[in-house]
Amino acid sequence: MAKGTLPSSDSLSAKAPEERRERILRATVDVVRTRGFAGARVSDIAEAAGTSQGLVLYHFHSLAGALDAALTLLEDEFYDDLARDLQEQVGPVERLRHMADLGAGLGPAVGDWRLWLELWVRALHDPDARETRESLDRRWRTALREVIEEGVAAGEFAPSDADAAAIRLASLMDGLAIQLALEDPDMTPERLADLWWDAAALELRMSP
Amino acid sequence: MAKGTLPSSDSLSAKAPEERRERILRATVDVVRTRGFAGARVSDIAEAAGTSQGLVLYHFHSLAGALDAALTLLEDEFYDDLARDLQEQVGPVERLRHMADLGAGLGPAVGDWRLWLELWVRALHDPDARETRESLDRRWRTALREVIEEGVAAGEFAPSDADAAAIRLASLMDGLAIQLALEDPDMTPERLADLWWDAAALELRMSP
DNA sequence: AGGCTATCTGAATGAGCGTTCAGTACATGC
DNA sequence: GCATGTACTGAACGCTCATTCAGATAGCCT
Repeated sequence: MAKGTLPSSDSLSAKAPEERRERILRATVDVVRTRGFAGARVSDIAEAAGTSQGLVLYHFHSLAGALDAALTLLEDEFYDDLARDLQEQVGPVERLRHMADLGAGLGPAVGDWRLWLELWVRALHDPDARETRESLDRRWRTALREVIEEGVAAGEFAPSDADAAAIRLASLMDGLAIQLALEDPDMTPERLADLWWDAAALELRMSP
Repeated sequence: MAKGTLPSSDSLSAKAPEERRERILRATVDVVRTRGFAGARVSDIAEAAGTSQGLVLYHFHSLAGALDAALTLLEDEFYDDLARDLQEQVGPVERLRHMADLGAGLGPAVGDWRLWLELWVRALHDPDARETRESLDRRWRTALREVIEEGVAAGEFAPSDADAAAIRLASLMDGLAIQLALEDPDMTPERLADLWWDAAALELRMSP
């Protein structure tokens, strides 16, 4: 029934295959988000993308291939989004504040913590995923580190140990986010942002 | 072939069934630890326990039943171990220090962070697991909270907000532990304990 | 027009795995 | 001794699901 709904005559059809591939990739991410890596089926992906199972396997070699590709897409987009998002902020304090909001999912959603949780567990058993998550983590931590250094240079922050502060603040974000992802009754995006912001003020000895 | 290796005559055989059940439960925990919840098979459990698949299903109704039972066992043991462990310490500072070591896996292993990660992801999709993890988290956080209050009463700690400090320190532990569980190259048990201890000193405004 | 290749589909295949089941062994109560 | 129930096993059974495959369709080169 999913047939040539349109005449198919002209230029459009040419770029269709790439579009299709992209759609499948997006669908894969969606499925992982809702069903998890372990629960993702080829049929789920095909249905979400509105294609046949065969096509999923045609473009990516296997289910694992599709999952890997989705992971890569996620990694790239995370990096781009983060970089662009932070670029828009003016000073170190604003950037830091923005990171609190990003982690809380208040700003433009850079990622979805449920997805990160899934990635972590997959990383427990799959070396590829392990590398991806390490890379993602490093990027986030580096971004944080840079903001801190910028703040120190500007005289806004005065951490006793910038390195340790960066690792702790990044880790704190992870830990708080777990509760958010798991819908712990006493955690909300706002509370997360506040808790993290206060910790940052403490760690970095901010003035206000 | 796994036969009556011993005469089987006397008193021993009477308590065998319960022993067997226990063995299967332990085996289940082990399998989850290595293969994860999603990767655990009835055959894995049976093999690890040295029994038939049939017996696993005989004692626990289904694979899910075995996993749930293992989860419950874990929860109970976690609580008992934690309570006993902390009881042995003398003052709030020692207790807090001990919690740092427990989290780092340096003290007597209260739990295994890989298992917690698995639990978190299972909690994303299974309400039972969600409740279990919430309960475990609450216990840990409450224990921390009590140590903090004890320290405040003793004049050792002076947090600006005890509640927030407890949540942050608990969350920080989770976040740091993720890196440990995932064998991030720049995280070791000692480093985790140090990082967390320093954060505690900062949050609680400890003297030394 | 007529092959050639890329894209796509739906059905078939077959492996893996949870669960069921018929049956064995052994202990206990009558 | 015989019946009954509990513990246990190994062999099916049947279902789910990734992967394969034999085409269908349509653009492209000659």
